[in-house]
Amino acid sequence: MKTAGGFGRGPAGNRSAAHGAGRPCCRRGGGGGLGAFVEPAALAALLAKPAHGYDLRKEISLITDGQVEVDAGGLYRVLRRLEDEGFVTSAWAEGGTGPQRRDYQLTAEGRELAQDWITRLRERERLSRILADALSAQTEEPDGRNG
Amino acid sequence: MKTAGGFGRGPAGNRSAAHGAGRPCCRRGGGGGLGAFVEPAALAALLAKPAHGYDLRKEISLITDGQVEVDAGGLYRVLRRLEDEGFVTSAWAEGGTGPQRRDYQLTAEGRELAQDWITRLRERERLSRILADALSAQTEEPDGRNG
DNA sequence: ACCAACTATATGTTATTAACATATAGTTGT
DNA sequence: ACAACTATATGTTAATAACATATAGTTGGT
Repeated sequence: MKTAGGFGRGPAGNRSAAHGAGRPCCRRGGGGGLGAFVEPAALAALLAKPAHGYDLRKEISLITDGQVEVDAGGLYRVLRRLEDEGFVTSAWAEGGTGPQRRDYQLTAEGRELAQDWITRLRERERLSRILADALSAQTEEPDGRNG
Repeated sequence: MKTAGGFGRGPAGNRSAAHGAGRPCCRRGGGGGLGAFVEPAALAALLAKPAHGYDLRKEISLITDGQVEVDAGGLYRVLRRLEDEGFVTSAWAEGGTGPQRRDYQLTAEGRELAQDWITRLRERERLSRILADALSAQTEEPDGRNG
């Protein structure tokens, strides 16, 4: 997910060493940061309309007003896994021009999984608020000004 | 984090195979689920008051009204890493009875990191809401009933 | 005196997930 | 002819939680 602003770690600097290429190193993310997003985003896009992978990525950006951008590689990986698990079906599209497309759509189980994700996301929202509030409460200054 | 309710995956069942022990297998979580929680929770507890590890775990439960329970092993690991990175200092406590205690407290940089986490958690809260709303919008039934 | 429960710290391991990187290949527009 | 877009896909690194297990010192109940 490409959200605004990084989350560098100081003061000891980023823990990952620079790559051998000698350029400023990038850093792998891991879902631990903001939590899993690609799967629910994919489900939301598929609920809107069945589509091929590349289009789904654009649909995700559309239905979240540009707030969520998913990694193409990760999206295809998630779609494959969802199909393996029975939440999605896909087939190569006939005709058309350009590179071969694979059309995806949700199964009934996929719609149920989407419901599960609503619950999970509301829970994540709630716990994020609880923790942010706990942190904020401890950093209030005596005169009420916040840091 | 031990939150209410699991998040099993169907219909193909859990992907992890049962352990060789032949008992119902547990499953490792990974931060991808709800996102990182142990570090901000530890920082919130330390902002409330410097304390030893075991007490911090209880403080976390206290300041989140029992909503957040962190794994003890993970908490000690995070405390050590935060110390390695300069956000926390610790020292063995003198005197007292029972097992040896290690007292932790935040550094100035640790307080800054706590500020960073407020920002990050608000962002997570916001994005969780956006995604949950996107999913909910697609599952509304024509007569307005929600699934 | 014995033992369960609590206190207290710590490492090993498995699993989930995102991000960065790179690859191949077919159109389209300049 | 070539850059940019379209479209799919795998390799790899890194972040993080959860489960498991270990060691060791009190305390309280029987």
